[in-house]
Amino acid sequence: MKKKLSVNYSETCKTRITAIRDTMEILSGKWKFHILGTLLETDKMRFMDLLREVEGIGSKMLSKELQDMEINQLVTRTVQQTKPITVVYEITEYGKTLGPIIDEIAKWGISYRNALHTTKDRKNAG
Amino acid sequence: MKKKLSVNYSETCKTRITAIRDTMEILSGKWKFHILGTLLETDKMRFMDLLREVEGIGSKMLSKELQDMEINQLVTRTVQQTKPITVVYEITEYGKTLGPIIDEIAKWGISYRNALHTTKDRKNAG
DNA sequence: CGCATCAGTTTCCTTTTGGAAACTACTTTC
DNA sequence: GAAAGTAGTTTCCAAAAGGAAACTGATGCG
Repeated sequence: MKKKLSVNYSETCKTRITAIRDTMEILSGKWKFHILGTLLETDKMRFMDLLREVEGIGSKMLSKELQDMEINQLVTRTVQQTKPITVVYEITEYGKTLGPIIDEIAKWGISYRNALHTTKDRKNAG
Repeated sequence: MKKKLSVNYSETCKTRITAIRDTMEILSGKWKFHILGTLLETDKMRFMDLLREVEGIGSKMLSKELQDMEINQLVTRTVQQTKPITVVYEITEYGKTLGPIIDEIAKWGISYRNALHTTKDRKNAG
């Protein structure tokens, strides 16, 4: 008569799973990490500059991702009454708390590339 | 004559973007973080136990995600010649280097929940 | 007037992702 | 010999994600 550990082994673990799900939902999609990474280094940036900086993104996606992040208070959107109207996006203090995650991810990715170069037996990556 | 910062502002930044892309490609999909999170706490686990532990996953997805991660050497697959054949999945030493990322993500998710509870004005999350 | 820029939005389409359920194949237990 | 457990695979389908290109609408430049 085995009870099959079935029920999720601990409350701590459930909390952890939920936490991971929350974070990843907020950072979902192909572009949020890149936009945030850019905004973390520049602080302020206009729409068109982001469009040029974030390689490969289109205006539809950029617009959508920025809206998502504005809702989640990771960035702010400010309209500036300049000659041709400009809009400035800025990372919030709250958004900056994602810094350590992005740093860890970047760090890992770099060591991954290095591993690829030294031990030639790992999977190819683009 | 403004040169439009256009070209990605620094090599460091390009490296960073590439690094983020690499990591996120390896950890892509709905389930890898959860499987890894589980494996990081238990070390070894059989297929059927993972199927029960990772809430909501189906055998197709579990199988596929494990294969991806085996290719990328994050987990190992070991067939055990027990009465009904069992297969044990184990996180590799290399896979364990993802620990800090997953920890940061979990940490952020937890503080996000806390922020939701205290300041009631943030977006609802499932 | 015609063209360009800024900041998007809309439409239409393809690709990717993921889930449910059925099925394979082998072994053990009742 | 039927049922149940092991570890998957296959098929079929729906939903989500994402891209290209056209369009809006305001303003400014020559």
